[in-house]
Amino acid sequence: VVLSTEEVGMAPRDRYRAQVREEVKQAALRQLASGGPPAVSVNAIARELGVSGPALYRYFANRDDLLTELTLDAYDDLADALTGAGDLPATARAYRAWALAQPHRYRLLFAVAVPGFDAHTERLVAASQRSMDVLLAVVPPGPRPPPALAAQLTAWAARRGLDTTAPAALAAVRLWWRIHGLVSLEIDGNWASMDLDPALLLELEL
Amino acid sequence: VVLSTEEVGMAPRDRYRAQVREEVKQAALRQLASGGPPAVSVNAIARELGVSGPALYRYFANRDDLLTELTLDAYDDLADALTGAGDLPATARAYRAWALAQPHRYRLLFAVAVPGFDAHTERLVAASQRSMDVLLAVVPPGPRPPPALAAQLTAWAARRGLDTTAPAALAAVRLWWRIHGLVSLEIDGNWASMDLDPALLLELEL
DNA sequence: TGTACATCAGTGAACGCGCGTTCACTGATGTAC
DNA sequence: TGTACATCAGTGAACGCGCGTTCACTGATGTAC
Repeated sequence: VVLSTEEVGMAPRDRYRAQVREEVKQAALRQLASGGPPAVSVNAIARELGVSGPALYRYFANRDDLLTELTLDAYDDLADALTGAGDLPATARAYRAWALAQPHRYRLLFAVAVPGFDAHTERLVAASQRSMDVLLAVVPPGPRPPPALAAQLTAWAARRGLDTTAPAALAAVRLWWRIHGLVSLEIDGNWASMDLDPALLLELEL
Repeated sequence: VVLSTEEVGMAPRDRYRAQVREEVKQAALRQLASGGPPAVSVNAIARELGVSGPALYRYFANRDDLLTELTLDAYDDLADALTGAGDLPATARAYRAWALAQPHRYRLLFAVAVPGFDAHTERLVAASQRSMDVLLAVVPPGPRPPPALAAQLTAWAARRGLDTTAPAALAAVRLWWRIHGLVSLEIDGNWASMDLDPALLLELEL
């Protein structure tokens, strides 16, 4: 049995809980991959784990709570994938690679496919920050934005405790939406149906 | 009673069919707007129209068929909204305006939220062409792409019977993904949670 | 070390609900002579 | 213009299925003395 670092200091019962929670999440991710968010079903997960449906309510308050956890994990994982890529092109490629490797998780972060699920609670917005920080770190400042926008950008940076200039913040944000445009269209098969190679398009954008 | 131009020459029964189909689609769109594609339900639509569920099978082969119709209509409607905007900035603004006014339809076109629904059948890909044509018409050619990409771009244009240069095709495609990135993030509330004004971002991109 | 007790994981039954789709059928609308 | 017939819209019952969540309960695991 291999214990993760967090598990070492835990009482046996807490350790068990952590492991079961992990297994539930893994099963949920498999379902997410196979049929999108609507396919993530408490009962189906329980079935997959060989357990009765209500048992899962010991580990997650309800279905939304589980989806929230999956989202938080995905933000963390994306930030990990971006961290340490090095320069801007490598970071951009890492972003695309992460999204392509797990499109269902990417969609969970950046597309509302779950009606009634608020993807922008304080907790979730905070979790998304880390990835933005990586972009900010690798991007060279661009042109100076007009005053109205500059004010919003610096306010945004200040709120997060970063002292970034408006041109740098703008460059990061712009890089983000450009890559997102490219990647999200790729994930949904739009380049494939046009027979264009998205990798070439990305290199061109960089 | 006001008849649409297509309805004038129709036999009464055909006319009735066309009208009911239209009412079904309208109800479906309302549900799409309220809860996304999963909320579009044959039974719920029938209920809304004051009719029994199976009745709708006279008008649509099944649920997927109905969703396909909604998608085709949306492509048409988007192309209409772009046509005649004039220059590039106006077209870009029209694109954003359309997406903001009916985000549920925009998502239907550019995000796979429906598991098991193939958004890239020949019919649907063909329907998406018109919007692309408008972009091609208003965009000035950009830099010349590398040979591999240029070949794909000209092949793509040729397949659609357009004689466009690779630089022009690239410029159109790039414009598309940049606006899509901006707009799709806006629709899903990402700029709002950062307190940035997407209208300013778009003007800056143009 | 042994015993009494508290905590907690998991069960099975139940609630109330919704879904897409088929089928045999009724009744109205249109068509042909 | 009237009659016989074909077409088609819509019904209601049924099939088989799934869902999230609650509740009272059993049995095992851990804790305190």
